[in-house]
Amino acid sequence: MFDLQLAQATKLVRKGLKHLGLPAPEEIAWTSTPFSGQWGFGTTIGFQIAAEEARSGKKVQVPVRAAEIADLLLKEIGIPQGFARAEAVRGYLNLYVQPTEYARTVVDAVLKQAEGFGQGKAKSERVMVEYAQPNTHHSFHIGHARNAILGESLARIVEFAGFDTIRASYPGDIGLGVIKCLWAYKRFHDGKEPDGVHERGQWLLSIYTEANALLGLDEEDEDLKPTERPEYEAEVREMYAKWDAGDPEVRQLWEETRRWSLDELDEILKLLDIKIDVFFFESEVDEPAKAIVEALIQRGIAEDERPQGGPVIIKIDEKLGLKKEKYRTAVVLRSDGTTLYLTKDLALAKQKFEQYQVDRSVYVVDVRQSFHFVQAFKILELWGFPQAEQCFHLPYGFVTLPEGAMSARRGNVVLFKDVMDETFRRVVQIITEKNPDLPTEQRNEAARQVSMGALSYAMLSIDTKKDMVFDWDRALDFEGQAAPYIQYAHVRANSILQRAGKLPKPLAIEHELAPAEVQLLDRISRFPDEVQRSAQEYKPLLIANYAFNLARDFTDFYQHCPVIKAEGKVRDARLRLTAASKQVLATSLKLLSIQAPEVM
RNA sequence: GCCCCUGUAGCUCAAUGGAUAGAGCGCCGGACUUCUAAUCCGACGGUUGUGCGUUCGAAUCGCACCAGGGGCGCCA
Repeated sequence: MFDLQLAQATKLVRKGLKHLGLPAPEEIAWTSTPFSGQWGFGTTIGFQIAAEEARSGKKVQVPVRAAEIADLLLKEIGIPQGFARAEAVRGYLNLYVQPTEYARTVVDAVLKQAEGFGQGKAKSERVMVEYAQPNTHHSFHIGHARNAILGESLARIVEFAGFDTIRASYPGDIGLGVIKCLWAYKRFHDGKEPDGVHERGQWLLSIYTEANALLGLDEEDEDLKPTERPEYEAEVREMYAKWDAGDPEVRQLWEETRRWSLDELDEILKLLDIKIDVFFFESEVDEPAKAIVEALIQRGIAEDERPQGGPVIIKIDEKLGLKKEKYRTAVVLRSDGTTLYLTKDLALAKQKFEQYQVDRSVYVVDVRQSFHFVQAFKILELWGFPQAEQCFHLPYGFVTLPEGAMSARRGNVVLFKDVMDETFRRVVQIITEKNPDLPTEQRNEAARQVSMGALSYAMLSIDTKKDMVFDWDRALDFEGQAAPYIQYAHVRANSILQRAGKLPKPLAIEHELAPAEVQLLDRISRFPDEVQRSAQEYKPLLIANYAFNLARDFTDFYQHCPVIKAEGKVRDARLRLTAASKQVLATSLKLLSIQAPEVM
């Protein structure tokens, strides 16, 4: 928010340095001063210049010389326009704004722009975020939820930051797992169908688990092998072949059960307030993927070993002229001519670049697939797509249970729907205790917002790289650094505004601001920059942290500064500051895909 | 064997190469006649895995090592 003032200050500093006969560094950066309750910006150019002098042979002690330079510079430039105070401290040059003046600037800007405050200027680049890619014939568990929540938040952030944004989902609707499920259905449960969207989806998961139990979980697991297993396996293979050949009966069964899963996904996405723009299905990129293999062979990128009974491969290291193994060799087509995950992702990437004109392509996918994407992006580069450089895999750590990894195949998963329902029950209970007068309808609405928010925040407030242990007790802990704290701050702000009635018109702020007010204003003013940083680094965590800090600053203000009980212009100014805080709390929550309740 | 990620307070986690490494939880002690206590105030708690380096300045960058996790030609 202070770009203009800082740019002018930078100009002045350059002029001052020239006048002093000191070399100016290429970039002069300003960062917020770390002293709470003070509203200012500092630069470290004193250190940079002193260090440069030391390097060029002058005998100087850098910290001493840096302090000297800062002092000289301060005397030379005085107080730049737009600032109220300047100081040189141990080599730092700090500029402080006049709080009352900028308090008005910030508050008026927020209230004028409303939900648009913090929004970045439209950028020319288009970014596609791919997330919410669960397999069909499973059900949606908390691991999928981490993915979906992370992806949605990221999409909201990049969109708000100014990128043209497309939300894409890529469900895995075919593969051996799917066929196993179809087989078990056909063999043991033919014609059955439970009522209810979630019931059907979850039932498929149980059949999938059953199929894996009957077929053995993996090759080494001989103990689990039932006597009928060879026969079962043959049936599964046969079914896959039939699907491949387009057998009407198998296809019909596939279509129907696939629909059950997709209906459930649809339902979950609605609950998560996610609207996907483009659905890519794995079954639909199979054919284009085969064509791509031919193109890669033609271009001399891929090598066809099929004549020798092998697959089609790409020796990536060799193509790049690397001696040490790094990208290794990728298989892009099985020896039997069928495609692989990698092949399909290459086809999909091409489609994203060409059909959707995507400049930046972000993949929100589990960390264990990192190497897959390293290879895929490298192949796209070899293939000649300049967009390959702007492909980004946003990996997220695994969600495990306290007792170990979840496994859909083994059936020990925690379903997201169950977590949601339980969280909702708990929140209803808490609201009933804390706010017994709230009418049932409002209570349920608030409970919905708070319970979903708590889950989302838990997913977003940890660095994506880190694994998460899903613990019921912790997931249901709504105190401290959690969404309900932020939502509560929003509710408090709303309550004040409701009691006060009409919002006062813009006015000059004349009272001496309390440290809590300065801190809160400073925080609010940083929101636009924080949005940009979060978008550029693809890090929703930054907004999660910001929202909590803002809530804390507001709570501190609420604690120390009476609003309604204040008088005259102080009251009016604080009411406007309260309204601005409420707005930015709501916007930052929205970027996290969390709703801001009016009451709770 | 090679590659990637992680290691920060008892626990869960933050921290633009920058000023005194911060929160939450837990524990201990306090605050509701007040704009709602889902809150607040205070206390306790650190050799940022180890070592060496780069830098005026390192949790942050480099190298080596230790510990944990993940991955490495026809799974996704």
